[in-house]
Amino acid sequence: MPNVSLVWLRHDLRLCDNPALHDAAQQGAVVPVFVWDPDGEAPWQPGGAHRWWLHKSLQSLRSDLEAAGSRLILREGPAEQALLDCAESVGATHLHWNQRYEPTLAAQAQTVADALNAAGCTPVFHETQLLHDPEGVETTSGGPYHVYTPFWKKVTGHDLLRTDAPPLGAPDLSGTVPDAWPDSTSVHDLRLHPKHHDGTDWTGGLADTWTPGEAAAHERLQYTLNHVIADYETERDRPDHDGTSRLSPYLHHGEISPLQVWQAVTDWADANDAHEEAKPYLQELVWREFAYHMVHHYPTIPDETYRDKFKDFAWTDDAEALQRWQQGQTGYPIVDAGMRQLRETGWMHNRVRMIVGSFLTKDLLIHWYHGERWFWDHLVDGNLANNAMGWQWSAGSGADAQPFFRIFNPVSQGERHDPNGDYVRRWVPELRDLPTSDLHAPWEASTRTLRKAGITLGDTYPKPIVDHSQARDAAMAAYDEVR
DNA sequence: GAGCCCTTGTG
DNA sequence: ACAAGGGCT
Repeated sequence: MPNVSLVWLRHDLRLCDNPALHDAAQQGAVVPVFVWDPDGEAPWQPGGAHRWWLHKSLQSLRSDLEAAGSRLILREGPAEQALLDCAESVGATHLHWNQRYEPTLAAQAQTVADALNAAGCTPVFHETQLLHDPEGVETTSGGPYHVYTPFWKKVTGHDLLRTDAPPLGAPDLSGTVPDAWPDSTSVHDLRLHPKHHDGTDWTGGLADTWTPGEAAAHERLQYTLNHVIADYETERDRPDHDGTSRLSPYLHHGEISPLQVWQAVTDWADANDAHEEAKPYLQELVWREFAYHMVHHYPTIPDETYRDKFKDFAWTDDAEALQRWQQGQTGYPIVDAGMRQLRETGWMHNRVRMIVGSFLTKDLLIHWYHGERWFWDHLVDGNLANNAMGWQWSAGSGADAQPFFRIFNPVSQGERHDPNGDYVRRWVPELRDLPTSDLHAPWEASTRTLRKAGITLGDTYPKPIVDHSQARDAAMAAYDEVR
């Protein structure tokens, strides 16, 4: 009977550069297991868009594993029970997994480790989620960083990134296989297919936009190298262009590792003598590192305001305004375009994320937590650390936040970053026939222009939910209170 | 303790 | 020009 190891797959749904899979394969037979255990991740159970992606990703991984002579065992939680049962049924001596830094997932893994240890199955964990260990990056005086730029300088200037060894290849899983496989449910029976809150199916837009899976991740990486990185510094601010990597959901589900991306981009920079061009993109990967660094050291960041001063901030409780923001009916075209892009595709351009974030927290004075929750449920790339950090940054309550007085103007942001109006016309088609000069502020268009474009404000498209100039003054006054 | 610096801006 | 204040070396 061969030595058998379980590999507990979580947000690492790939064969290549997967240390848990790789090490387990070197020790004998491997049983890859995925456990659907949303309650084990409470209070941050995976959102709807995440579930849709996961469904596709598991199908892809299962077929990749089968092509490699292995299988994917699917179970439902609690994770520790499912894994114990699998371990006993195949006589596994070890359980391998890749460590996670989300507080919820780290806690879940601790429960699993305790349960398996007690049953005589040795837990072994590996590092691959990040390019560095959050415990290993400290300021000169000791302690975690709270500001991005010194963090960037530290990790890139002191070889603190785990980038010296090349990514691992695909493991050989067909050499030794277990004598028998544990029972498995089907992807379908996990019932991951999401519905909108109002019961409608939203997955058509997701399917039109995305191809989950490891192979697709590498295709998109190749596209990024060929078409994105060189002009990333300026193009990343153009939501009307395909100027970003769109690798975030693949990274989130672990269909590609940050090391694979980092190595590919730096190799590209070497080959093209283009290190300056590559830097802004690499900095984004380190922002992801920084977000996990923060959530590791401050695990309440997803749930609680980071800066104490903001604990007493006078947020408004306006359910109707929140709903109009969620549905993309604020009357500010760039905001509505972003929120509709999110609802339909599970993704929003980062520039627009900042604009809608500023709008919710500054113009509407609604608590960032509502934005975080909505994004969590609708983003295919919604990872806990980035989402929490982004929202607290927008609100001004987070680490290294924008100054409170920096309140995005949704009109000038639209004009600057969507200068031809292509993005707004794509997502807010009822404004399609407005001239570009009026597109980002339809309420300022003449009656005649509106009529010619077939628009009746308040009927075919909302009037602005707030007057930005007044809202700005109100926000400044409210923020003055917590300064 | 001094001095430098700070993702993405606005009117 | 302006907008604070605090992180970091």
